[in-house]
Amino acid sequence: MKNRLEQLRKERGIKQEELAAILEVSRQTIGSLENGRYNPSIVLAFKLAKFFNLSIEEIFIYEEDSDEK
Amino acid sequence: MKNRLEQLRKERGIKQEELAAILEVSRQTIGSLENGRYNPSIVLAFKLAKFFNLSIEEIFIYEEDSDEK
DNA sequence: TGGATATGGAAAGTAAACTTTACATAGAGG
DNA sequence: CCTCTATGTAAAGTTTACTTTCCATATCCA
Repeated sequence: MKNRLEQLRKERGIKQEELAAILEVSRQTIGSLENGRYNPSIVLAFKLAKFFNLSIEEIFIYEEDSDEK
Repeated sequence: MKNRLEQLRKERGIKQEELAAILEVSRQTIGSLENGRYNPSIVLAFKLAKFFNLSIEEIFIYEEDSDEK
């Protein structure tokens, strides 16, 4: 699962810490998502989509059979 | 978070067990999602969306401030 | 009445998302 | 050079998604 979070966040000109505060998660969670250490929960994916005014599919790119859960 | 899984599955005329096999999860996972016991991972949400040929947003309804994670 | 099928759901365990704390590094500007 | 800010990342702990096993119930049909 890839995502465009770092790019989108930088386009908005905000820090990881600010985005984290808005979404009510930790800065480390944002950093971990941007760097692909894990996938977001579906609830966090919805929050991110709402914040960036995009669909989940426009932010997260699901790659078939990159056999992750 | 609400979803239309039971309705969509029944429209397709398949059993929980069959859907589970296709998505490579357990029958209990499908049952638990249909009955709202927990939310899917984003990967499973993508698999379901692909199977039903819908967007995640068309299957799962995110309700703001129903303070779940 | 009986067995077979489909679903609900609980219990206990594993895996993955997320938190808090902590430290390290790189760049900007004094 | 020093310090401040933004980010990377790791370790340990909690919560939640998911598994396997098990039992209960309802319906269907021979």
